[in-house]
Amino acid sequence: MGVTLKELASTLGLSPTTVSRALNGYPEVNARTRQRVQDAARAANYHPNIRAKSLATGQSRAIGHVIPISTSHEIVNPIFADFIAGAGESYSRAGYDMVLSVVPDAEEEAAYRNLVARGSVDGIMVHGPRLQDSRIPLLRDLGVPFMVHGRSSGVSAPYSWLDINNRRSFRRATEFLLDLGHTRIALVNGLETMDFAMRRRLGYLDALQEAGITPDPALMHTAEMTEPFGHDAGRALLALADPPSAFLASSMIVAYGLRRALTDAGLRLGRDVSVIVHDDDLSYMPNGLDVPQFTATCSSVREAGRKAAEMLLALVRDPDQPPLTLLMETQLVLGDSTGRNRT
Amino acid sequence: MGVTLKELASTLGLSPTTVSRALNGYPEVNARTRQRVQDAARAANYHPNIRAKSLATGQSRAIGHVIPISTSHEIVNPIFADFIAGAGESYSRAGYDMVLSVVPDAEEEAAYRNLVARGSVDGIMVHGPRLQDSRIPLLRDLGVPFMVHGRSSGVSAPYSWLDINNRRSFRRATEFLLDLGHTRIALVNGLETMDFAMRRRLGYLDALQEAGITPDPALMHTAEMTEPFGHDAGRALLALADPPSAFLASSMIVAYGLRRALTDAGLRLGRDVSVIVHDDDLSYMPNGLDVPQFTATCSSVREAGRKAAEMLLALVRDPDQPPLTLLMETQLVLGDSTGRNRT
DNA sequence: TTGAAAGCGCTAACAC
DNA sequence: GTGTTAGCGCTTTCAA
Repeated sequence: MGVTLKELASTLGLSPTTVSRALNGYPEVNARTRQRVQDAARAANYHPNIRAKSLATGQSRAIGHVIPISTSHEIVNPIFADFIAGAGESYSRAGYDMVLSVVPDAEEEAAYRNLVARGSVDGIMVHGPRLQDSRIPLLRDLGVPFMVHGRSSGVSAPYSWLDINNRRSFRRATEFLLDLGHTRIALVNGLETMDFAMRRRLGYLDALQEAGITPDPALMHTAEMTEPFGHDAGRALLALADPPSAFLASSMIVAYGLRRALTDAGLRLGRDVSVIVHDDDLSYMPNGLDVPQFTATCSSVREAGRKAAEMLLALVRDPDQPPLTLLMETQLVLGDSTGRNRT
Repeated sequence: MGVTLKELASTLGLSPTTVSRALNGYPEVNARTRQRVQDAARAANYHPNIRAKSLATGQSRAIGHVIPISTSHEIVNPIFADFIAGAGESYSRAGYDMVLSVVPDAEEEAAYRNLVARGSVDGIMVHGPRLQDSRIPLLRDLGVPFMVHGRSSGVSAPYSWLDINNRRSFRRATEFLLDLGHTRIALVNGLETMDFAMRRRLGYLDALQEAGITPDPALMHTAEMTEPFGHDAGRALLALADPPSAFLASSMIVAYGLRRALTDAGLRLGRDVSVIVHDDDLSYMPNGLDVPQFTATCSSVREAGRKAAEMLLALVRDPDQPPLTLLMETQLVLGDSTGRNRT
């Protein structure tokens, strides 16, 4: 623990009040006094004790992120990590701390209640919304500013969110494949209890419907997004009597597995079959498929994290404003092994 | 903000002190009084304000994790996420918060200083140690309990760490390949500015040396661990006049790329070439390579996170004890597409 | 422009 | 066993 305000004040022969005011930019301080105080603070390596400050102001200057982990699988969604990295940047720029609560799904509600009741945070970011997510009404009841990364279909009352336009992204991707002449298009999707996956399927169905194609349930696979899942789905799809000629993959890692199934079957991407990958982060894309021709829709999760954090901070500063929302569009990328073009 | 101690006390007709004592398990409280207090607390949904508590006790009951991000690439090492998930479990079990500081490499030192000076945390976890990592002496100077996930070669004074036995893991894997009769063994390693990657190379070299084989620099590739890197390295290695017959991959994602290069070249894993993968997390392994025969060394990062957090908490509770260290051994897994056996 | 005093919600001597 | 008092480090009236 370093030097305190009081010590700093007595060193300077000033009152704690004046020092506080000088340091916090209150206008009524003599310019020379302020300068003197600032210099002394720097020299003494003074940092205000954040908890004392919080206690006095009633604000914690911290934002809570609760990330649910299932006990069934050990892997944390890498998307969380990138999003949190982006959010963290915004927080530290604004002088806020980020407190992370990692909890088993079962204890999630208690985690939110705790965070709020103990006054640990001024606002909360909600991750991985499911359909009709119960956390949204809960947080509203608790009266704490919050922001959802994604959306929850079935929640009617307005709330603040930032989402990627998953539906549009998958609609466009499907349309693209339809334009290439494909009629049997497979969807290798994430877990459809998650809101984002459900929206992706809707986008896919939108495009099919518009083209007058009846969706075939056999062409739609859904599971947690892993390489093995991509592979298994690919195999199963190729084993169909009437296999698809085009594939839509819900993440890069799934696409890796899918590609394996396709190439193992002797198919060449971009010639025998077409593949479009969607990934939430552009960074996963470069040369990712490394074939003469592939297509991808993507966005930057880190950027999303930054933006979402800024919106949440705005909410924290003025809790009475109406909900903030932002729908981010994805980019459609046409890539080859040497570089890529965007459309 | 909920009900306060004072309010709760006056409701009960007791002094705040008694209520505090009852709730915090002090022995000198009448059993019936305690019961009454506990019931009332539950009924009123009382949660102590953590900042007031911290201020009064001088402890923050929070642990800081600083995760460095480079501005050059957007992807956060997924290992961080799994480790943090494990650590988070231990913290919440112990009633501690986790504060995450995501900072660009350049500002890392300032981040540590801030965390300590502002009294935000009681202890710090250091991620991704590099060779001769300067953070270790810094934290020692700051006098804050800390724990390193990994080790830093070249730091002589003792410090607390938890690490996976990377050297032994890669040594065993190499020996295994040597036993199979391979003499040209490629190493597709992570960035060797990172301590773990350097140790992995040492293990590889250990085994070669013991077998009397002169290491060939052309067989050692090092870069950030991505699928494209695995692919590029694989291609380059196969293009050699005297290509390797066995490969050691430093992570599952690298192995995916490597496998692609190998199969594209018409080689069959487990027959024409042997591949061993090391990954820090077992979870990434199941069916991961999905070939008739492959080998993997792995550990559980989540479990490492749990353990490391517990060790750090022990350090926080008794800062005067000698440094705590733990070297976790990896498991050698022989896998096939249907299941796996461990040795 | 500066200072004195009270208080944020809790804990911890020290009395009773 | 329980209460009184002071204080953690800061902000914020209010007065000067």
